[in-house]
Amino acid sequence: MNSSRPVTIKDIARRFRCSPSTVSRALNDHPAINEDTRKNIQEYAKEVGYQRNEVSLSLLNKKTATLGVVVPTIGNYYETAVIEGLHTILQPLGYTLNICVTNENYLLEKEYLSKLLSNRTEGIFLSVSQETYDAGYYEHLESVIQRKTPLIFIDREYEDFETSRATVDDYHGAFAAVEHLLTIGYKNIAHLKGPNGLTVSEQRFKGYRDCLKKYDIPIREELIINTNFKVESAIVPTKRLLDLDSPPDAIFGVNDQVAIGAMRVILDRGLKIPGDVGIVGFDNSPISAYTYPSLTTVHRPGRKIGMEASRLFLNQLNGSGDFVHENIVLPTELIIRESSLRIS
Amino acid sequence: MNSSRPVTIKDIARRFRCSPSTVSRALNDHPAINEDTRKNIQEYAKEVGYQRNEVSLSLLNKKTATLGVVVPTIGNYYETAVIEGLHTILQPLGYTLNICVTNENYLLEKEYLSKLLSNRTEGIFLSVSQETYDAGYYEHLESVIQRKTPLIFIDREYEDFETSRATVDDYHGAFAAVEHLLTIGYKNIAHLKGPNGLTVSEQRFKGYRDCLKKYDIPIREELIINTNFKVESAIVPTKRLLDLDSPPDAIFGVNDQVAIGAMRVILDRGLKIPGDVGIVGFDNSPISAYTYPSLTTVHRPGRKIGMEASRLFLNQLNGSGDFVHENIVLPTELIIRESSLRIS
DNA sequence: ATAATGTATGCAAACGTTTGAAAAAATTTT
DNA sequence: AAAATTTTTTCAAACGTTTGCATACATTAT
Repeated sequence: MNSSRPVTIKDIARRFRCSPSTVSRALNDHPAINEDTRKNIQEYAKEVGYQRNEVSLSLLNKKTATLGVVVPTIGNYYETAVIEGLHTILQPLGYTLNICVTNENYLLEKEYLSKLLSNRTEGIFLSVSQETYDAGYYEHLESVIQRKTPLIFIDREYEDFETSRATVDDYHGAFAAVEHLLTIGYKNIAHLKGPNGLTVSEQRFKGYRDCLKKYDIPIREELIINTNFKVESAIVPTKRLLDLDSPPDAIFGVNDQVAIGAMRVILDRGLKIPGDVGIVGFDNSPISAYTYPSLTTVHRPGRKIGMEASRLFLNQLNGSGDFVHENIVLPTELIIRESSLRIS
Repeated sequence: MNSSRPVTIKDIARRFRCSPSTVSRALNDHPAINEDTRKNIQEYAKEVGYQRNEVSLSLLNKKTATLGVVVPTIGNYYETAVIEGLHTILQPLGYTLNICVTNENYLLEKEYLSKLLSNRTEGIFLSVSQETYDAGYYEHLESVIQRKTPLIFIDREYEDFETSRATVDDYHGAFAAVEHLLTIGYKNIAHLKGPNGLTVSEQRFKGYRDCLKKYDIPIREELIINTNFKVESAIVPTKRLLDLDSPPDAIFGVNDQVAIGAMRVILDRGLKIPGDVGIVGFDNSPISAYTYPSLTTVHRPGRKIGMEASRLFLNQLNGSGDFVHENIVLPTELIIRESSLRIS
């Protein structure tokens, strides 16, 4: 046998020949307890390493002080920043964050949600997986809604689903990025797009497209290629772009990773950045300031998103009557660095 | 009021004018239950969205199927890889991972451990925080030991503390990195060291030092400068190195981040990599293959560490009699790329 | 001494579920 | 029709803790 049974309140009661209630009260500094009794019990409890069984308390109080954070991945800077933001607000309030990584997998997401509900999690922060989004599934959310567990969407949202959301203004971020390239003098701007269907991908793509429209630049389909957000996934697409008869003179990457991948390919071809090709990324990940050349990017306030999402949760928790659905959209900020500064 | 009371087994029992036991058995497909009863109850349960309260079960069975993962940060590729590895093995076994980020803070680490124990977590994976390590604290681990909760150390270890560990062979990884630089022809190798006191920092430093010794190269104190693992923290130290009367012709960074920071400073000075200065990092983070020039680095098998740590946990769990303490040390692999290939 | 007060402790129920043993109901065998 | 057997259901306890109410004891005022 392995684990020794933890000391319980009953054990202590037996030792002092008193009732569990007395022990409980003594440990919680209840006023109606004799000073000596209290001291003795507390001392003994400390000595034997008594630790209150929170599971039983959860059952009794129907409170678990646990929140679920369901995200597709934690591999990127952004997600960890969001988690940090959630943590900053919620940890001091006594909440434990249960972080679940779905790997963009619908079934896993479903299982996690079900598990979180079974464990009586008091709130769920959800960034839906790609599979979920692609397929338009939402049945697995029904039970969350039915149970009236506060549900906060982070970034990836369902178009027609009534819940609170904290998202970044990807559209205007992308718009600003492309506009920046245009005003610097770049004319043929390609876009390394994110996976189809995801809000972040589509919003950034829309920003790209609308900006070109605004400046009366025709959209060339061959300049828009998909990636999966990862560095490697930018390699082949970028080569394809450079091999075009009329290659782009600038690339807007859906995130810093693909932008960095693109830069690598471009430099390998002996082209100059930003001289021959201008590059802009998205995220403002720590590394982006130290690549060579440093990367112009769009700052995405992950920490703030986490903090705002926490606020939304707390609002819903305290919200009297029906749910209050809020939709927070945080602005981005264009960070101009070397990769887009063509010195003419 | 907000959350509607979840449906319980008692509610269903009342509805069918039977006892809770019958409902429980019906839901669990117990053989001694009438087929019709079973079907009716299961249907109704589904209809009203019944979900078993796992909290009560945890209390009853003294099993929570929850494991704690306590790490200083999740900002780097490596940690997320470890978590992925743990996840790969443990999720299919029904375990939920409770990921706790200490931000290198002792107090937070202590609080998390205490909370995990209170919540009757069945095992803890711990990478101790820098503060904890610096101060040599270990009292907060006593209660974990006392409770005989399986405790697995990840990477950062206490020298004299009897538990299972899964670590990477930092020493030989560093040794190989430096040896590689030496055999290529670099003579003055600097080291951007990690924070003092941490096992990873010290082991890599030792590898660096011992390799120089082996090749009879005197250690120059001024070539060893501390960083905190982050890109930014490499900037000033690298400048300092380059400003020396006799600057190094190669730099071994404690991780990829600082190596990338160093590269940036070097390139800014108009020096060539690897021509003037050779660079080696540590981690083999995804980005390291796509920097310009690409970074020679030491592969650190994070995923494997997570999987091995899971195995250690499972061993301890099934271990008959006393604890089985195992010490797994995984080998690293030198990944040679452009940043160290001096073409003479 | 008795009543009135104050202080300290115990009882029992509750949270939601499972499970061995007992009881009840239905079926089969004599 | 009674007995034996099988099938189905209920009872009660357990997990660890808290808390309103009752009770016991000690102290003070009458």
